[in-house]
Amino acid sequence: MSNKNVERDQDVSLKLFIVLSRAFEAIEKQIVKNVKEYGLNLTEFAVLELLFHKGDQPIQKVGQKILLASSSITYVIDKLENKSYLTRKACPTDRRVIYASITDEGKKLMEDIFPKHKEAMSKIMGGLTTHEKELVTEKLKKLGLYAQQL
Amino acid sequence: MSNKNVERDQDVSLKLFIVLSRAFEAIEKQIVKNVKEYGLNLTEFAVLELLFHKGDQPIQKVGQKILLASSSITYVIDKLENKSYLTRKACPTDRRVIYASITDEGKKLMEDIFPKHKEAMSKIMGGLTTHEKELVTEKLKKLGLYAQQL
DNA sequence: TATAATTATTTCGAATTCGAGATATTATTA
DNA sequence: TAATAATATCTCGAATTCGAAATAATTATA
Repeated sequence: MSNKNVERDQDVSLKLFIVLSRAFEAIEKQIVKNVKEYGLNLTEFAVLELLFHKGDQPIQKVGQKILLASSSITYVIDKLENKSYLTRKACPTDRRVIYASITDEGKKLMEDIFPKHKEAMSKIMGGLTTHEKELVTEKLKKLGLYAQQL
Repeated sequence: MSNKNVERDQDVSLKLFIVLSRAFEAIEKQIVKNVKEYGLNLTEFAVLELLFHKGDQPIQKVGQKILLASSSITYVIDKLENKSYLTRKACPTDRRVIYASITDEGKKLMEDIFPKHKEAMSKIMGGLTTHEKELVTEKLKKLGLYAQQL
């Protein structure tokens, strides 16, 4: 790449990061507002959604999928347990492992929230057409995977 | 839109949010790692960068541009002041206002960091071509502005 | 098999952010 | 002009996240 093109790519990259941050924060803020009405924060919602759709998970798996440090998961799981939306279940084959399991109450909540969440998501992302979203998703996947591998 | 298309757009939107989050977090993590080597976190870096490139700013303006609550800015400005990278300067015309002003030491730091930051940014975003970045930037801008307006 | 290394979860303290409210100042309006 | 509203900054306490280290259990190795 020529010097000029290197510089241009740097400027474009800086700008992309700003715009990416802003877009993410704007969307996140809307979603936070929505789930807050159900007394949940985004992390709690993500954990419940995972258990709701994927079934019981070892606590550590939850952390991996939600992208949270192990100490933070303990905290979130505690909170959801206090709210009676999940229970801890011992693993019969490996006594180190504890499963997080969504309760009936938790399921009921998600059956209520999730469809609304999907609708809200569509509205929040109304700035792009379905096709544009697919295009951006594909590019962002490349971008994210590359950055992750560094 | 048909029912089928509504559902498809919802699914695409959900997926886009996941991918957007992951990309943002992966990139952010790399940048955090870089600026950490200079003893800064991302917020502190953002504040210094703003003052470095745009000159003195009222504290409240800093918060607006960095997207931070007023109570949080006070905290960050305090930290940067303790590190001698900026000083507070009273506004002569409005005694409510306090300017944040980067020090010579702060400028020296940014003259060192910023070019490296630009290079790093290009590398971190190496998963896309310059042209793809521009395309994604344009779409994300639409996406973010729309979400912000809700 | 005993020892060492790995894995899962938790505890603890620190860092960062927020929202609500306090204070001081300036701008508006009745 | 006096009272009211708006603006800028800061203080405080709470929530969330992290990293390091503790504990317990399992797996690998010598």
